[in-house]
Amino acid sequence: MAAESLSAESPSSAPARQKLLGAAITLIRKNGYAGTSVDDLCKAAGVTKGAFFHHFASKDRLAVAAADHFTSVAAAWFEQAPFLALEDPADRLLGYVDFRLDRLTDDVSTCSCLLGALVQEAYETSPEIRRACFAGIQRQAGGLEADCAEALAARGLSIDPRSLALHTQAVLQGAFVIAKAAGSIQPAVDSLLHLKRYLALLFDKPWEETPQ
Amino acid sequence: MAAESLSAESPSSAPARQKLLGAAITLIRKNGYAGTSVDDLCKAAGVTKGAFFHHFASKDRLAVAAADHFTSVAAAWFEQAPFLALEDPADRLLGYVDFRLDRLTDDVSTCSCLLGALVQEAYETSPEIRRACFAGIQRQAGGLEADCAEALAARGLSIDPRSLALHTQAVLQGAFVIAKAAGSIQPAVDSLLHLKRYLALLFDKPWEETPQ
DNA sequence: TGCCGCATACCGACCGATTGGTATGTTTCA
DNA sequence: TGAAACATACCAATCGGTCGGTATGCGGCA
Repeated sequence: MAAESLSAESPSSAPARQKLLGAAITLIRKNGYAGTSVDDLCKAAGVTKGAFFHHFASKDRLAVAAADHFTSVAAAWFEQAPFLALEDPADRLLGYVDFRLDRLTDDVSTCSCLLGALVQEAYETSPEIRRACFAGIQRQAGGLEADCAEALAARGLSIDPRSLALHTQAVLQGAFVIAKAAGSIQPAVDSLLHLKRYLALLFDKPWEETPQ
Repeated sequence: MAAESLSAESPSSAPARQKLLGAAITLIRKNGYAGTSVDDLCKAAGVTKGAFFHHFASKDRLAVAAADHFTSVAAAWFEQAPFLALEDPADRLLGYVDFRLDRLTDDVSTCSCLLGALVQEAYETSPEIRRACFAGIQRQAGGLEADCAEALAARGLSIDPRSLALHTQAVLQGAFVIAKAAGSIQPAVDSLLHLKRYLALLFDKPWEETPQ
């Protein structure tokens, strides 16, 4: 079930379509969904309005396709992460947080997740967008669920592994919000370190207090 | 420094003004900032456009005033919470999470923080809104900072109390995002329980595994 | 080989609706 | 009686979306 096939749009991978998806990810993360007009997207993608509505029936459909695209790109990028090679499932979870920590850019305006930004705005108006965003978040969490289950079971903890996996995504999303509010990524970094410390405490892993 | 005086708007507390602030909090939480038009706000408040622009120079200024209003209302509501009477600062922190847990409604569309929803949309376009939102979040976190400092010091932990206080807000914000994405408050409840467990582990507090 | 038929890809002027905001009143009350 | 508190009509700009048209490429057929 490839993400591409989830889209109800034209199956082609015409250049204009790809450019629009890329532009959508960039602009919506930066300016929000309502704050990004179709004209803005076209200009950023170097494409005309005709091309836009040739490939996407509406702005909402573009959003759904962008969410799907984002999801599959993120999944592919995640699947080849080095920490997956670690033996202990708890180490893999800690490695995941480090992995996300590494990818936090200094640019606060880019410091957000497309899915989180989209869903907050589109929740009321478009159930399809909401579904696509949640699917993406769940897929990211799904990649951690098995490790959570294994690590929890090994320590006899009766915590729902799915909720723990989803919690990591919640902290990530919250960190992005706080970073935008603060105008700095530092609080986001700190929050991920708290998340890491939580996992370390939960799984009896040593915690070296590395400042910053 | 009352929140009211922070606003650069008319100092009056005319009924129309209060109604608009209330409507803004409700509608923006539900539909987002861009998704809430001035006409929508006027209709919800039972007020005309003339009244709107009599009290607020622009839609952005209304947003700033609404953020300030929300902040002071939340602060007042927080200051008389029962958990503040607890002796142990760590218990007060756990009590705060329970307090927030209690206030999670079943209505997902209302399940969000005005400040978090606003700042994501207005970050690029309005620095004033961003500042007002961060001020509110910081004020909420500020109410926990002393307890964090005390509880951490009592256990010899060299963790920045401010970052821990802000982390609680990050988890809250993230929980709201995930709840909206999932279309259910359950993940938000779960995330707050994870936060509570983190604090319990950190402060060596007993943790009773209460399902749901 | 050359032409036809047709689908895909794309263009850009244009449309009605809605937006935030204004200008000019009228009412209310100290 | 004068200022604050509203109301109403209106505006320019922008929004998502439409529509008639063009360019290009490919399979089939004489």
